Amino acid sequence: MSKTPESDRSGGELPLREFLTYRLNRLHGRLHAQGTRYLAQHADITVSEWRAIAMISDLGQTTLTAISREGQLDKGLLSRTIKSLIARNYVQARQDPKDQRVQLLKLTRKGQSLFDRILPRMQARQRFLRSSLNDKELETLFRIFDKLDRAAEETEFTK
Amino acid sequence: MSKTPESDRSGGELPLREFLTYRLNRLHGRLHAQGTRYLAQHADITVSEWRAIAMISDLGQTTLTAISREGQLDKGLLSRTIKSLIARNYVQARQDPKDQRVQLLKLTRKGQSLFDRILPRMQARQRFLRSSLNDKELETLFRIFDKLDRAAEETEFTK
DNA sequence: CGAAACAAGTTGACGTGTCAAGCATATTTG
DNA sequence: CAAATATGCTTGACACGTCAACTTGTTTCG
Repeated sequence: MSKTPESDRSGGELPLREFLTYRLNRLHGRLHAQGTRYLAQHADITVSEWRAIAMISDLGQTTLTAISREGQLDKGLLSRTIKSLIARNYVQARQDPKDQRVQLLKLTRKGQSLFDRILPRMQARQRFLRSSLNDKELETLFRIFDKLDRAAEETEFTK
Repeated sequence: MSKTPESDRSGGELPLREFLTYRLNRLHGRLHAQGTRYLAQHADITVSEWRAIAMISDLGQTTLTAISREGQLDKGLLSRTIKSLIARNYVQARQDPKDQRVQLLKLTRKGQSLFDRILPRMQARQRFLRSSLNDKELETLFRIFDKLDRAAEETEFTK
């Protein structure tokens, strides 16, 4: 059993292996698992908690809906994630006096300090990942992300 | 130096957005959601069921462990997935007489016919996704997959 | 004003995925 | 040959993720 995707056969060897989505899936899985381990070891948070913290740190005082919009994160997941962050005192919430539906969110001192401590490590990880690619590949990769993001939104193939 | 595009354009940009993993995550999410809808509409199966069916079709009579190895799919997930496929008569299992631990798996006629019907559609979807990229980008993308797959296995950042 | 439309968050159902522990059955080896 | 070890598969625990229904509060507008 060859492991190379170029095991070309006119009839078609494992079609799955040549699928973009399959490779993407696999890579995503590995990187996500790596990130999960990394965060679990350096801080007691999950990947989605890290993302929420990073967004709140960036946005300053904000709301769940704003985080969802800016970070393209699901509101349902975010709701549960933030509830957990509030319970552990990383995030503080107070009602918006102008709109009773809205919770104004910001990092607590503890949350900010966690962010400050973890951000450099996460940036180092990003540099590590980027360092396996050359400049041209990196540039191409982000262009590909944009193009595929657009293709992923096409509805043509979902109806 | 110049290879790390920390181009703080417009100042105070969300660090998250420039993260490879963040973009990868988002793209994966969109494509996965698209695939899920697509399969739900054209067949009554999930993405991981589709992958299992494709692997079995390709390998012919096979075993869970072989599918896991060849397709780099988790054995736990696969075990549940295949159980469901057996229950719905897409896959047939029988004990290996030589080794009582082993289940020999193959597609039923129903499973094969589902695969034959769905494969061209999935290939069309792949062509659609690929068509948004040019040849050079496609080639670069697969090279990037290989490189990042390797980087994702580095343990340096998990300890 | 008040009904309808809309917006913020929450919740439930489901599927995907990783990891590790557990069983039962081989296989190896002291 | 019995004990240790390895293998095939299953199961449980947990996290991540999407989607849609729902609750509550706000806005729009006839």
